[in-house]
Amino acid sequence: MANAKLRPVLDDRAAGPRPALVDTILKGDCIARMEALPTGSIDAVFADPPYNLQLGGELHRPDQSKVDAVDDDWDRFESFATYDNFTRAWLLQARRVLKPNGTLWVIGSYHNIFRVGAIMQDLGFWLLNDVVWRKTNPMPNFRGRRFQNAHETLIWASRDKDAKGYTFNYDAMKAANDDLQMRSDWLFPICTGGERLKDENGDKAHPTQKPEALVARVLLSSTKPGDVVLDPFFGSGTTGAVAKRLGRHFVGIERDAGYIAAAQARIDAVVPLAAEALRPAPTKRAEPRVPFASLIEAGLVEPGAELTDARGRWTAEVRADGTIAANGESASIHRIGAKVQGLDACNGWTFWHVRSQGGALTLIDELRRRVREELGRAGA
Amino acid sequence: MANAKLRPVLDDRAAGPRPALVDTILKGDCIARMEALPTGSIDAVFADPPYNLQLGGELHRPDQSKVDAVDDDWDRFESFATYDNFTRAWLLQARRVLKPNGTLWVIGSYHNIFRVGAIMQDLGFWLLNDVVWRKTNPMPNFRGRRFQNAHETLIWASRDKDAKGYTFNYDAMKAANDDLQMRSDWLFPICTGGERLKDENGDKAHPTQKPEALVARVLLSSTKPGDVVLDPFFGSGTTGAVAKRLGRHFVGIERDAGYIAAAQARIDAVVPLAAEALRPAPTKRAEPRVPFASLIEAGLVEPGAELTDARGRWTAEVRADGTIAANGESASIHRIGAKVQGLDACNGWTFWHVRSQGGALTLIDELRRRVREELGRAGA
DNA sequence: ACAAGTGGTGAATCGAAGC
DNA sequence: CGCTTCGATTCACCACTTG
Repeated sequence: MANAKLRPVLDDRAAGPRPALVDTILKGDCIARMEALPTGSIDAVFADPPYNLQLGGELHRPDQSKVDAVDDDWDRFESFATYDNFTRAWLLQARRVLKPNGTLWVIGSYHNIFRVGAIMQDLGFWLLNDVVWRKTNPMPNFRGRRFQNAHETLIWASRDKDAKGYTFNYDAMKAANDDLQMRSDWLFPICTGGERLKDENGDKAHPTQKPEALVARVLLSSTKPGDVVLDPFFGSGTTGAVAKRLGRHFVGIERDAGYIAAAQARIDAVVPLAAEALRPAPTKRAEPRVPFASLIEAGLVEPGAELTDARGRWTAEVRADGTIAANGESASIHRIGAKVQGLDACNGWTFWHVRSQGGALTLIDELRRRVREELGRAGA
Repeated sequence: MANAKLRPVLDDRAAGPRPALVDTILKGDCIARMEALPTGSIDAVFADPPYNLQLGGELHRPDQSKVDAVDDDWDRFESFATYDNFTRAWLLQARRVLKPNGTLWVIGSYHNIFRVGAIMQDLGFWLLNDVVWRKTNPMPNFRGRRFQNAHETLIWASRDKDAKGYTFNYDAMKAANDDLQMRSDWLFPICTGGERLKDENGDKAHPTQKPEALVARVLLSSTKPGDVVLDPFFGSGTTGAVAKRLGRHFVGIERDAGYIAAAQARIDAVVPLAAEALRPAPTKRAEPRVPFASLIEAGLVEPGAELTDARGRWTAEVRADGTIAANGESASIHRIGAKVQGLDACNGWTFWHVRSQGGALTLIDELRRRVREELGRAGA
């Protein structure tokens, strides 16, 4: 079974409850199925709910070919109130099954996303970002009566306002964006070509299949290897395929047996990436704490030595106990750094330097790096 | 007075009621002031309401400088319910004062836009597009806890679901976008430098001044010269300044006397563009309808002549009454074009050609263009 | 005069660990 | 739980000063 095959590459350190059936597709109504999942068992939810498109008649291109619109039963609701009730119900369950530090993503268009976002706020979700998926190749507006609808909107939210421990792989996102912070507008092509699932007639197997690149960025940004991702509107199984490839677990819920079969076959064919390729790059935040005193103990800084900022505007004296002194006061490298500059706070590691024999300045953060290197060798 | 100075360049053909005081700033609460405007008197509303930011403590940059956040009284609401009531009230008045074919624009961020959009739908507005303002130079996320918030969202809506006669200058937008349809994602810098209004201390006069380029695209896309644009949250008066420059009328509503004074001075300094520069490029849709019979009357097509498609696969014969005949049937150029191809519809103008003496094919749309040229000269 | 460097700032819902 | 301490964190653009 797929689960067993996945296990070796996964990092299953997560504590707490977990759904009994992980890496499987549950058949049935998404609300009923979620009700059967344990409370607080899910790390992240990715949801691509019905858009409630409210389409009128048929639409034709200028060459008179008919646009194959989304007119499936699952996208038809009687009224906004009906859609709202449905939305509230599934969001409520999604929130219940999320871990306290879990996050939820929803994707939608202007037809439904405003209702979804408002209900999320009403239920207590705390919005972290709205993200715009800009399409490189959107469908034109054939009638020329509006702007070309060239984007969709994703909302990313934590379970609670005060949840601070949610996963956000800031450094990975920044590195992936040429060392600039990842922005809230993402550019991807729509799902076409070989990636698009086809049925036995060669027609598209699912009307709203999302590109894997989009879902991959979602999972890479806000989940860790081994996390469990729930998709209550599984459809063609993009979330499952991407999760498997990226070493995450998934739980899919889908009503339609045809979609389930297509998704399962698709996921079975996915080869997970090697654990090595998935290991998150070490971040500064995750590195072990090194007290300034360790630098003295390691002989990298002498008690009595003078520390100075980069431009030599301020100095302080190193004391044997790991504090430093300036203007008759002694405290941590951070407190004194803040004090001399007249600021509330200061990162002493990236402020103070020691002067070597040659007169060159060395940042004490560089000395800390050497201590950490030593510790790494000792630990290994 | 500014109004009188504007008159000559404006195209004041609009019928129906109109606010008594056009091109002025009304002081007071936006809901009370809107209640005093006549029903159905406004062509377009541009609204930049409070975002309800719900900021907590202070935020500092990595260099420890303090971020000057929007903490004004007007952006503080007790709860989502309070904000919703306020939103519903001003949107209701905005809808009442709009003409039946008027449209409304609202700009917001993820803090408020979902609530605004949902309430708009509840009140009967019909969403035409959501538009994303992508900022070239957004503020970074200083703590690295989220994606850089690099965009804001605009919603464009008609007053009613069935309003088909709203203004959308499709061809102007397309021409402005290198002859590609204007998309729903727009890229503009935030308002800085010389455009940003400063107070007597050199500080920003208003915390949320919008760039004129953004508002200009809004007005150029969805209003005509001479239209009346209402801005119920006038602030620094960007809407007024852009409206005056583009030959549109404005009605501004603002509570704060300081903002009013700054806005009025700003608008007084605006020089309107010449009427010539504002005349919309002729659109295909607006061009006079020319019946196929006119081509016969003009001598450009002879009765009995043969029409053919570009590849000579189908032919039809021109009849004196302006119909054409094929397969024993006679009807319009469009109906017969559809019939021979087995389609539901066909644009006969861009399908049928006549063969000239030399044997070259000429599209009958080209002949129609010549007739229109004649008509233009005759009318001038 | 031009280049380089310094300082400031924009609608912001912007910790975590240890005691 | 609260309180204290540690120390991680920014992009584009403009205005102004310095060399």
